[in-house]
Amino acid sequence: MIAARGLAGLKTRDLAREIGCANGAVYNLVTDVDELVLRVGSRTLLRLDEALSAAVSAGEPSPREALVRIAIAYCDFAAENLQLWRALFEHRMAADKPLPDWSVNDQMQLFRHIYQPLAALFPERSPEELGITARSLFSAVHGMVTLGLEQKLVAVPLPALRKEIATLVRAMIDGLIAQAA
Amino acid sequence: MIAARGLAGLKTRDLAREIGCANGAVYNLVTDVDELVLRVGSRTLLRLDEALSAAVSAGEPSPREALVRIAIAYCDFAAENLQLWRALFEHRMAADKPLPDWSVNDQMQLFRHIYQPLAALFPERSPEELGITARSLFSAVHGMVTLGLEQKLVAVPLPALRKEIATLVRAMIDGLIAQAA
DNA sequence: CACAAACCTTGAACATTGTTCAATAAATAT
DNA sequence: ATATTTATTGAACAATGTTCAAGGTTTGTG
Repeated sequence: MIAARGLAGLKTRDLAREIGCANGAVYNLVTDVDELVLRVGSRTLLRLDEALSAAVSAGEPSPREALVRIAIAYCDFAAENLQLWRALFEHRMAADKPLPDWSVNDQMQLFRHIYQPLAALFPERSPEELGITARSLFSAVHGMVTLGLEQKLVAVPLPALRKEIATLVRAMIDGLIAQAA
Repeated sequence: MIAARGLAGLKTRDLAREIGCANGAVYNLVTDVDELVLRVGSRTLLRLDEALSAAVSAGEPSPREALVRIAIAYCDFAAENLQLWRALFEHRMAADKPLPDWSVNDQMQLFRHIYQPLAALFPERSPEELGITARSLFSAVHGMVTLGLEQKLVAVPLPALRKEIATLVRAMIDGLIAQAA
């Protein structure tokens, strides 16, 4: 239902009707809609993880091109799973209810893909530094995808967005290498 | 109320109590909560615009350093106006209700700040190309700020975030210049 | 099989919220 | 002073997440 109608289109009554039970029965499967959304998010993250892995599995891309491929794969995944991907970031827990551990853990796994090529490019950096750089790179690409797929402003055609992402990822890497030298 | 309790903490009844009227009277000032949020967003964008202008007004920074200053100013503004800034991006209209023109117009103004230094750095690029690059740069920085200020994952200390942003903005610019050469 | 304990399902009920609207009051024009 | 327009009120409505007592179903045990 999130995939079809977006996070805001997920209603417990509709959901109950669709799976054929009373609305109250939903709460036997899940304590909350919060939990429901996080469980869906968990699956989405798993599929995203696979998509990113697949992106670098063909051929032997250089670290630089591996990072470009990962970024493009992230963009493509978001475009192809727009509502599910958005749900990952749109969803907010109530301020007093923290994220469960398993959900936090899910999210951490993503940086792994970026970390490896980065480590190859910057062998002199410490794991902490690499972690920070990985998060920065991810965040930058995430921002481009987020605003690029947003219909709110101008609709960017997907091929143009992919090209822009590739350009900027290469620029970031080249710039970081130049700074390190 | 958005500033104090976040977008999700804005309730028409609380608002009516606070301004001293019946809950129905809110709809004499505004047709919707949507409109209310957009009007607040308009003010926020105006203040953000001022903050970005102020960032480059002191001294005569090079285009490269102007872009760094703008990015840092964006980060600082978001940190200091966290809830109001988040409301700009968290808010979604219903799918069938498009944004009013004045609101769309508001958002376009932001790229102006980035456009000027970029034009100085890349005089051979067309206005369209510059517009695209400006949006890419903005999106990348926006992503870093968004995920950096999110408490969801690891809390990043603000000084570290500022430093990371400066590093990556310089890297992006240097990388883009190297590509152009 | 008989019985009990655990579990599941149901649908009504509740609380919260955005929104509308008929009634009423206030302001303004004539 | 009176009529007309405008603003305000607070009750009512609809949508929605959540709870819960009542009743049904499954499962374990002698």
